[in-house]
Amino acid sequence: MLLRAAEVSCAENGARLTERRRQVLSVLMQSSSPLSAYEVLDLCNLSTTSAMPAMSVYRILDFLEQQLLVHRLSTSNKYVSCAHIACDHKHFQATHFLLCEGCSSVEEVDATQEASDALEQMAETVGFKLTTQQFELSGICTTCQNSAGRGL
Amino acid sequence: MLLRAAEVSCAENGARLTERRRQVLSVLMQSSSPLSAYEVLDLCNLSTTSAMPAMSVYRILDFLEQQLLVHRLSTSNKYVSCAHIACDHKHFQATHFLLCEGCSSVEEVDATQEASDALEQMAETVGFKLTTQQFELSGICTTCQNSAGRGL
DNA sequence: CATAATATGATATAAAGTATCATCTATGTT
DNA sequence: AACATAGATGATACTTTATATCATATTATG
Repeated sequence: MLLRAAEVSCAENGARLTERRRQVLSVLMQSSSPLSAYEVLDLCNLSTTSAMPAMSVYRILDFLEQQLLVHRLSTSNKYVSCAHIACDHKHFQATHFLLCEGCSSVEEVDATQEASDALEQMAETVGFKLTTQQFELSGICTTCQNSAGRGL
Repeated sequence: MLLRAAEVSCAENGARLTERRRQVLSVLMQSSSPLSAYEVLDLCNLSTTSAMPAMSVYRILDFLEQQLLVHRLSTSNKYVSCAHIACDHKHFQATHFLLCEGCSSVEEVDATQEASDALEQMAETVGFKLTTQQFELSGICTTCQNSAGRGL
């Protein structure tokens, strides 16, 4: 189970995946599209008796982000669960996100060497040294391309 | 003068660069770093007797963005004036922004063909068709690289 | 000048995010 | 088991960011 893998992953960093954190992560994993902090909050509070304060959600999202279990999309201020919780994928290089304009789904992909090089090169022409890269690219996913073609 | 060029540019689109719009644009052009909407508001209201409401600033920023006189940085929710108001530069391809972590300055650059191709290629491997690209890349600008080296 | 279209003012409110301090809980120590 | 301590959460208040809505003013055009 994914949550179990996340727990192990936390433990390796000397961190704990508490009940609340599990709850937040679970909500994000069940969503097919990115959620705002307050959307996460509302979903959490549906399934619980004791309401969680907004502050906690932000804290927990920060935590999960540090643990690389969750990624924050800075263009929309929303959050998605990492696509690689289960597998032993490492975030070596930059991670990019492909945002579908049709269905709001997100695809997480590793940066290719070519893309990283090209961008670094681009920055270098004006003397800039890049420190981080994470892009959010808008487009249309396969599914939506197909359904659009058939008038759906 | 830059404002004059902006005025012409608006006129070409059948739009008007009114006094208020000029004021907002002027504030942004004078700033060495991106400003939030409310920062723009405060600066505008320093130099005027009649206070402008927040709503107007947002409306005007939207307008200026449509006219490509101003760009919005989605990672920080801030605004910068376009680097190409004076020249007859066209925004053919994607525009990227290099954000200096040292001095908060912003460098606006055109996407290189290599970078665009590499990213498009990357998206294509998972069946994604890109529609737009605009990146905000963090790094260190030339000036800050030099001053850091000398312990400043 | 009348009038329609644009632009701005004014007010209220929603949504997003942070600061701060109190309380609770897991964990290790004696 | 009792205790101390660090880490996590609760509670409250507040700041920042953004939008909705309706009234008023300004400009272009017949």
